[in-house]
Amino acid sequence: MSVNKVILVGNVGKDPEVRYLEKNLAVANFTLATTERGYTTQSGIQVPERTEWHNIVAWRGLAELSEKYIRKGSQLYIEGKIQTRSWEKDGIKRYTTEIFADTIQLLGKKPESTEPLSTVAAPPADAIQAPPHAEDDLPF
Amino acid sequence: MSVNKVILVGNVGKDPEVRYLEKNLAVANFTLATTERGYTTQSGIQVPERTEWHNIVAWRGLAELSEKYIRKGSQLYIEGKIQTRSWEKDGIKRYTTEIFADTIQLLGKKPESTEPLSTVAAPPADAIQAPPHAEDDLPF
Amino acid sequence: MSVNKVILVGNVGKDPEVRYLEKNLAVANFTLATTERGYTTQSGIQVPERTEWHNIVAWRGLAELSEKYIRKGSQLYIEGKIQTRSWEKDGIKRYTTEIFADTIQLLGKKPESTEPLSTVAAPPADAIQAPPHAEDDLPF
Amino acid sequence: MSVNKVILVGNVGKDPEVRYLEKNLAVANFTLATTERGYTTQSGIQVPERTEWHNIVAWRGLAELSEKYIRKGSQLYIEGKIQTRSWEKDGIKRYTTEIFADTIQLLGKKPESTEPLSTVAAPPADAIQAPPHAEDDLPF
DNA sequence: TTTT
DNA sequence: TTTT
Repeated sequence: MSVNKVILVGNVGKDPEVRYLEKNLAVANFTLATTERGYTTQSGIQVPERTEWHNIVAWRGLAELSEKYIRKGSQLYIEGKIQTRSWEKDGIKRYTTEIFADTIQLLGKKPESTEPLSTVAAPPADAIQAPPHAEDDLPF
Repeated sequence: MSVNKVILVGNVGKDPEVRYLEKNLAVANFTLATTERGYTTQSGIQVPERTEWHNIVAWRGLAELSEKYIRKGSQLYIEGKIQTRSWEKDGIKRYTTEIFADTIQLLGKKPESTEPLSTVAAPPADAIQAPPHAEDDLPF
Repeated sequence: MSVNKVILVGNVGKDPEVRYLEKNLAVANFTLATTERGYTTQSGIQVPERTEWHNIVAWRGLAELSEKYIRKGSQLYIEGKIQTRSWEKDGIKRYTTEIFADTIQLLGKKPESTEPLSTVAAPPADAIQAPPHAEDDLPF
Repeated sequence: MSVNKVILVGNVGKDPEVRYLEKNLAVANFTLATTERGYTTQSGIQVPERTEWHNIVAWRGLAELSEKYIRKGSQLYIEGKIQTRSWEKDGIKRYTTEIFADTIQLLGKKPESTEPLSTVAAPPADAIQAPPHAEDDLPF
């Protein structure tokens, strides 16, 4: 009885980092910028442009395709879900919010390859998600 | 050239906290839970249910309506955008990710009031967003 | 390089019609109403409430679950895609636009069954879509 | 208590037609193509690529900006709602489904103008919608 | 902290 | 034809 859906269109901050875990499970991390235009309110206040940086995580097929086709500056459409995880540093609990990608689409220019990336649908939930223990071991 | 959109359906964790800032500017904060069902992978691994808690922020008219109609347990449809802000504690920079609501819909049961909440569209961007300095002063 | 996505929250007009085609392929059809509230413009014009009726089509597992859990009046969240097909009557070509459901969620009241429907994710594209010839034969 | 939302990313079929009605109310019509890639099912059946053509309608500011910046081939992100209207021809009632745009974003190449189009948010509902009688008179 |  |  829940929906947790994110839709982003933005530009990649730098080339994805892709790691291969046990059993060749691929995971890619990169950031995506979305920018809201600035504007002036009716009362004359200037609200400046604002850029939001999203931490994107892509698994398996989407990670492999990120490695091949996504570069710094790429314009992407991403569908995914919000997930916040906690970690400790110096005994202090901290939180990081990430977007787990279900779908990634390269926008703008068409890719050059003969077999172009275009719609990359995630595998079914059962496949895209690492088993719990594997997730615990992720070297984030 | 950007899209930053979140769509959530979930349940409210506790009654909203509503504050009135300068000029009767209302802001509401509450949490919304979205729960993914657990499942068993093909290889027999049990993936447990997982609840994600989202920090929702609603301004002005949406804040006032939150105060009137939203309660712990309410099932809501929310559209909004992701926004991460930083703050310092003990000299350490920390980050909080929030969902700024643009639209809130009460689902399920019909509200009891005579004048029911149903579709609460946010005012235009120019109106819903606090001026930058006001935001800096928010007692989050 | 395309996105065709529909998100609806509304109420079912009447009980779904479910048919079983060859190989027990299930397909469900039902209508979903979304209602925009009326309002008065700044210049004093009354814009009345407006109801839009969407033709929903659900395949396979989603069709079977529609048969079990969806009834006239059910409040649903649906994700899907728009698809228009043409047909002929009296030598005149006509068009019908339908929403092919990828995800259906029952909102509001909890279902009564022991094994409740809640998130019904569609099978992967490869599975949910009838083969072309099968589609040609559908008795719509 | 309803949501009627469409999200499209696709390419414009031909230059928008823009008309100016009474009081300089602008309305633009154009088509947008979304294409699903073909694939082969597990049982070896080839499902061909499929293109869906959407009839887009944009009002007021969005219509004016369509006239200036949108051309045949433009890649767009559109948010809007589904609306079906009926009309008669030869005494036969027919139906047309259209997408009323709330947001249009030009994707890909950045626009050349100094003051670039990028996010074009629709005016509030009260403003974007033609009064009922005006709509009745639309020369569609 | 919700809900199923 | 639903729902508010």
